[in-house]
Amino acid sequence: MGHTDYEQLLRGASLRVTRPRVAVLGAVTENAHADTETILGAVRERLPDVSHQAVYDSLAALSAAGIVRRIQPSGSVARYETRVGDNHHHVVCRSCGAIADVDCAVGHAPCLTASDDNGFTVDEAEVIYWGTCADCSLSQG
Amino acid sequence: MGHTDYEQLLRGASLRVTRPRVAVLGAVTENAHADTETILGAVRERLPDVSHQAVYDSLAALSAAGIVRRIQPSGSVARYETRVGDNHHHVVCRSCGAIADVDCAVGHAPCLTASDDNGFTVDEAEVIYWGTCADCSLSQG
DNA sequence: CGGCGTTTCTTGACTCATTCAAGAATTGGC
DNA sequence: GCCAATTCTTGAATGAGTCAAGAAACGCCG
Repeated sequence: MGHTDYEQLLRGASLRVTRPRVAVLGAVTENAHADTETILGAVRERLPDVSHQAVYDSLAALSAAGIVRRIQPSGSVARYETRVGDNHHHVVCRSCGAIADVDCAVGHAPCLTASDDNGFTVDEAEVIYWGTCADCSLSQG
Repeated sequence: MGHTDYEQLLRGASLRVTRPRVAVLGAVTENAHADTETILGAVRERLPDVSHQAVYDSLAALSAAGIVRRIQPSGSVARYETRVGDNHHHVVCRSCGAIADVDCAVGHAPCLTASDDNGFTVDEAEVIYWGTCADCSLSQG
């Protein structure tokens, strides 16, 4: 993806096209599941003087627009990804915090319907699989 | 549940029975989905001088032993519950943060098996349903 | 192209849940 | 009851994230 693609994504969401936002969008695309600090570092390779606040603001704007998804497993800081709208989920390593994508477990998004919604209007189901990644399994026996 | 029940729960998990732990276990039982500060408040009704650190330590010990479950939806502080081992999930209100229990969506824990585990050894699937609670739906039209 | 209102960015201070550390008290086995 | 190990108290520190005020950038409109 080039700059123009990111620009169009932003314009399509009625967001102003600013250099920090384009850079943040690029950084999230190239660093799936990265935390804010990693994204800040990646953004500063292109725009050395962006403030951390601009990155926080951009991530918030992009998340609100649905262009990026924010995930935050227990015990982790916020992480971001650009793969949105396909109902995929995540496996998280309890040991090192590594995250990988998994497609919906049982085919046709069955988890989207709660059996009893307690009066809530549910619009999304988020599934987090907890376990141990291959590396940690090896190093721990 | 009385003190002796909590004591037996603790002993059964090979945990020392201390007054803070018994009080924390009682507070979590009586305040499902409460955050740490609420639990601290509830504990201090019985033990006015417990330190916040004792509550943090107790919650960590109880969580590690599997007696309480820690949950932390994005954007929320840590919350705790004693309903464990029955594979239930949660609905979270995007507006006010309210949490309610939901039983597993499709009967026999289908969400527990990821379609592709990326080399991870998965031991638990956590489902969070996001939406709007009844109160917030009303007040927002 | 140039002005203008609005949005966004910079700078820097601040919040607050959670963790860390050192020493005192408690627990439970003997 | 005594002792070693664990847990609690006290108080400071950490760090992701937020708040606020003024400067800069965006993009609409003429």
